[in-house]
Amino acid sequence: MRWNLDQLRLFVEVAEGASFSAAARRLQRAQSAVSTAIALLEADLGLPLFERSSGRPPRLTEAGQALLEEAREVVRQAQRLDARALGLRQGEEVLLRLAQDEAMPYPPVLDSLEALAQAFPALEMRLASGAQGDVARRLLARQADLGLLFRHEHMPAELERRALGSIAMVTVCGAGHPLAARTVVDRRELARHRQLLVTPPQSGYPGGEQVGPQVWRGDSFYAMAELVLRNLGWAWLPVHVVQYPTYRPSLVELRSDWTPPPLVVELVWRRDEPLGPAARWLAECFATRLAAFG
Amino acid sequence: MRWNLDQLRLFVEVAEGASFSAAARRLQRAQSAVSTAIALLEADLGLPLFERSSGRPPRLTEAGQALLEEAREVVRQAQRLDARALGLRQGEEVLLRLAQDEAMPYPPVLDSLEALAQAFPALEMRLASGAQGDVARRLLARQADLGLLFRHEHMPAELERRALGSIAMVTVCGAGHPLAARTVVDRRELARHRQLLVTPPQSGYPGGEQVGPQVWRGDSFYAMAELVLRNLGWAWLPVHVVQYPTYRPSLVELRSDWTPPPLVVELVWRRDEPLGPAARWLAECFATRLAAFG
DNA sequence: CCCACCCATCTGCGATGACGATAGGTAACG
DNA sequence: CGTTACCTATCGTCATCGCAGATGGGTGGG
Repeated sequence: MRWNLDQLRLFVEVAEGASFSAAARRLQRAQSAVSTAIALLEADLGLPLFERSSGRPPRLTEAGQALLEEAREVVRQAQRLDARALGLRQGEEVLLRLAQDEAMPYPPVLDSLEALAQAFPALEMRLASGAQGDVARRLLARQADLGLLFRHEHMPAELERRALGSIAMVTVCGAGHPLAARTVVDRRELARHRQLLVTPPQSGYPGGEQVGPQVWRGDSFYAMAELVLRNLGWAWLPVHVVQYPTYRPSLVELRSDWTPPPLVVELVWRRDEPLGPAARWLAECFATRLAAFG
Repeated sequence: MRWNLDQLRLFVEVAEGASFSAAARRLQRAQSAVSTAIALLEADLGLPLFERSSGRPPRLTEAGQALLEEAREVVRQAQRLDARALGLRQGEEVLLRLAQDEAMPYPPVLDSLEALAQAFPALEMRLASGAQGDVARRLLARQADLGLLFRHEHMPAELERRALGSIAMVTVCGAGHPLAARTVVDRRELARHRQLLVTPPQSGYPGGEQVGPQVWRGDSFYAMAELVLRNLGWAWLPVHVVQYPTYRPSLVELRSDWTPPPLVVELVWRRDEPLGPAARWLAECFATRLAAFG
């Protein structure tokens, strides 16, 4: 195998134009160069690629036809390598590790990842879902490059963040709960029943505060939703959790005079590792889709 | 893109051995050549591929890791091209057009084609099934390269042939036919009932001769089998047709004192176009599988 | 401290491959 | 039937590229 990529490129060009001289003109070479290059390629491969009937445009032989496909593929692959190098040169990531809060709404995230796969086909992805504290922890431990979480107060200083959108909280109880009969409730009524509150170990996380004396606590919106389904109390939950097909028919939305502020979805990353093109692209995608979602 | 296939090969070699000098030794080059080649490749791509910490073996950078995969793929593709050229140089076909008698038993043919696809992945196949005369006609008209048919007397002289195996004929009738009650029949009894005979326009084809005065004729074993199912007569059919799952439960095999000679399966091709490697390989495959089938 | 080993760099040289010119051949046209 | 306008193959010349070998800096082991 003594032949060149250049020879393959010439081969493809000549085959497509059915002319040696035309290929030479297009590729800014002397006609003789094309002629000898093809001749050498044919010698190397041990096969005639073109039928030269003088005066008639050169025609591919049967072997030439078959090898043209192979040559095209080699050239294509070489261009791929170059394109990949260009991307990497511009800081494109090889691997993007995304950590997200497990309660993040799925549709916009999955849509964004699908689009990302199209825009950066060579990018390798690693996904991790975790409870609220996990996302920041993974970023700090350099186990993730990009995080998707709900804004809270205890954000470490090493992390940069950007708000993407917000998700409203609603007050819900189970269909069999005493409050289910009421359409409008005020804070005093809520205080009389058990509250199911999402509270990670540290306070300062979003999701609302304790209202009455009876409170069960948990670290997951989904776990709390399950408890609500069993009429163990009322809860404040993000609207997308309430509207999950699994929960929706059995949950009752209450109109109350007060609900916690909406959850703010934030993108988070290490201040000392600036985002590459893929991460920035993904951020934009998240932003627009979350906006459409909210 | 000024880099070379050679540079890529060096890159892969160096990465696999984690050593410039080792790669130089293996590829019979001077160490300096490897060093400069990699340096030039890095300059072309605009990226460092290796981390050279003096004394420690060179380690791939993250970009190097990613580009190594791309480079491997380019080299692999180039080798594919060369292998293909070698095959074509040895007369390997680009396209193989097989024409077969529609009554040919499927399992051995399909098994052989499956094996062919494995042995010659790049080969393009075109299949055609036809009645008995069609196979030879297609070969003569250069619409097929290889034929699979049952031996008969009117084989054109332009065609070469090779016997692959034989398939026994059996005497059958439908379950509701008067003969179905008999286990053994002789020629005189057969002559008293309608015979369903496979006879293409020209005589001299295999499948038996007319026995009694009442005969229906057709050009397909399958059409005749359908008539037998409807108790319209008895027939001589190849054993593999009789044993088709569709027919088997409703057909009755008769033991008779005489049946036509077995069908001889033959491979046929044009004398003026010698078979290529793929065709010869397929012929061997047919032969062994038909032998196992019979 | 010396030796073995590794990688980068420099220099000289040879093979490779480009160019331009030339030759030969076909098709269209007057 | 010559002329013209193409096309491709071949040849001679020459620059360039990239190899080999030598050199030097560096590291780790005996």
